[in-house]
Amino acid sequence: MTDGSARVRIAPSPTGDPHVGTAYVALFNRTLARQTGGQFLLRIDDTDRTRYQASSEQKIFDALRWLGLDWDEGPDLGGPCAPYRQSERTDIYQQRVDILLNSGCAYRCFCSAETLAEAREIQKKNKMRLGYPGTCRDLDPTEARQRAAKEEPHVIRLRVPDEGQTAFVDQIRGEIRVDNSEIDDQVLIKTDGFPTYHMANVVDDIEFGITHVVRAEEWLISTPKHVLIYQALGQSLPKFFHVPLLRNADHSKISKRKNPVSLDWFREQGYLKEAILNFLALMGWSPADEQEVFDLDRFQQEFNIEKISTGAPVFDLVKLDWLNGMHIRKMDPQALLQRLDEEGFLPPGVSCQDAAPILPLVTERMVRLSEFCDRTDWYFGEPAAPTADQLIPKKGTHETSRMALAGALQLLADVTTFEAAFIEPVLDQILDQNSLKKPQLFMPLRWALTSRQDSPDLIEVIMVLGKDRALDRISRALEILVNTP
RNA sequence: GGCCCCAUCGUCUAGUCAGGUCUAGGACAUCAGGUUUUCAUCCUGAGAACAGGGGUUCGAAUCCCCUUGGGGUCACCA
Repeated sequence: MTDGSARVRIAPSPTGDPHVGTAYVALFNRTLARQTGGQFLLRIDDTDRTRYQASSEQKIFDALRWLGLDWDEGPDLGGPCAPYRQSERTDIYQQRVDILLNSGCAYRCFCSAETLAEAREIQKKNKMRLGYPGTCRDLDPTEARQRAAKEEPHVIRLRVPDEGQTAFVDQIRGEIRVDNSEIDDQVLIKTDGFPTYHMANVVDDIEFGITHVVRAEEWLISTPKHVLIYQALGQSLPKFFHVPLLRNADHSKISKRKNPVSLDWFREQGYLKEAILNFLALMGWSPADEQEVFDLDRFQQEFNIEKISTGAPVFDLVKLDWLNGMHIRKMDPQALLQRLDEEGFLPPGVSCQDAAPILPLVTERMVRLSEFCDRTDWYFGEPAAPTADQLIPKKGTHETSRMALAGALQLLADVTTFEAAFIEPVLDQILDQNSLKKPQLFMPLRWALTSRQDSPDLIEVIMVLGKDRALDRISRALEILVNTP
């Protein structure tokens, strides 16, 4: 499928929180590089100075590293093609655009943004084709150069042929062919001297020796523009792969209005990086053996980028929740403990060692790591006392609960070894002596010990709490019950 | 609106390229059971889809055309 090693890249813009779409595309790019023994580069696309956010870059680095999607060359690592920040490469773009200017493939345009906006309004009103009217297309190059020399504000545009077609092969979708008349004379260099995405992207991909361009489908239709730039620069084309765009539930392009899209959010919610990667991998791809829970290694072994589906996947968190639970349960307890600690989900002041005894009781109940504190608050702290109502189960009465708690208090006091083998018979004995049904004993006890309805296995709760704490809570509950008629 | 892309259960998908093995498979979710002291885990089962219409063919989810629907894009944003 892919001859030789793939040199690939992602080029996120530092304009906000690290986006889940960036991780999605990074996953495929990096995997392709790893599969072929190539390199995965990170380039920062910071040519839009108006939307630039200084803090964003580091957040992108952190989020991708957190996911394990590390890169081989980038702004922070350096590399043979440095610099990797587009704002630091303006002279390189200028050199290339000079070539285009000299060959006549590009020209200077002095129209102001306002003028063009007005023109567009008129086009809209008259239902004409929207686009650059070509005002400066045939300006005398010498005159244009002189005006530019006098620092008259201008942009540089690509001269797109009026006729003919531009075609390229998308490795996922096949040949894409567009009439040149549909393609506007693209701005290559903006008035502020910074390149547009189209220009910077193509020049950098050439300079970096990118062999496979793997990016989201939203770029599919602008690829002919890029092809035209490659051609004008006399360069051969990389292979293009346009992967499907993640969607909101209403099938529109994923957006933060309708979906959580910040990788930071997923991290704060207690999603495992393994689950996120697994989930993202499942968007457009599925393993041959239908075993949907897998790790990055197995994904790398089996993934074939050409097999990505062409449909548009809806980003549905419900399945991610399931995957997260599966990955939590798959983890080694020690590793899970450490992860809980690293991600800041242990209660304040609680160490891995402190949490070790309680962890096995809650792993099968956790969907997100963030639930750990809530599910174990009865163990690490003193929970609010249960009410009498809570101590009386549906199938019980005030009297059955009283007998249950009193029995437990009395018989458990005699148990010297707090282990399952000793506790279980005691519970049976309480049942027998008072002719209680199981729920009539277990539910009051559960509320007494944990102050919640959905606790782990009761015997394990009793063991982990220890004799003193268990008896204290039972007697506290009994008191509440007795004092409430 | 022009252009481009896409179209299998509610959702993610297998099957489409090389038409028959598809009375369309799996997973999530839902529902119903089972295990069970609650919750959860786990197990079993059920319902649930080839957008529509024309072709081509002995035979179409698979190939072709049209329609419909959805999306993307038409910026000195990426």
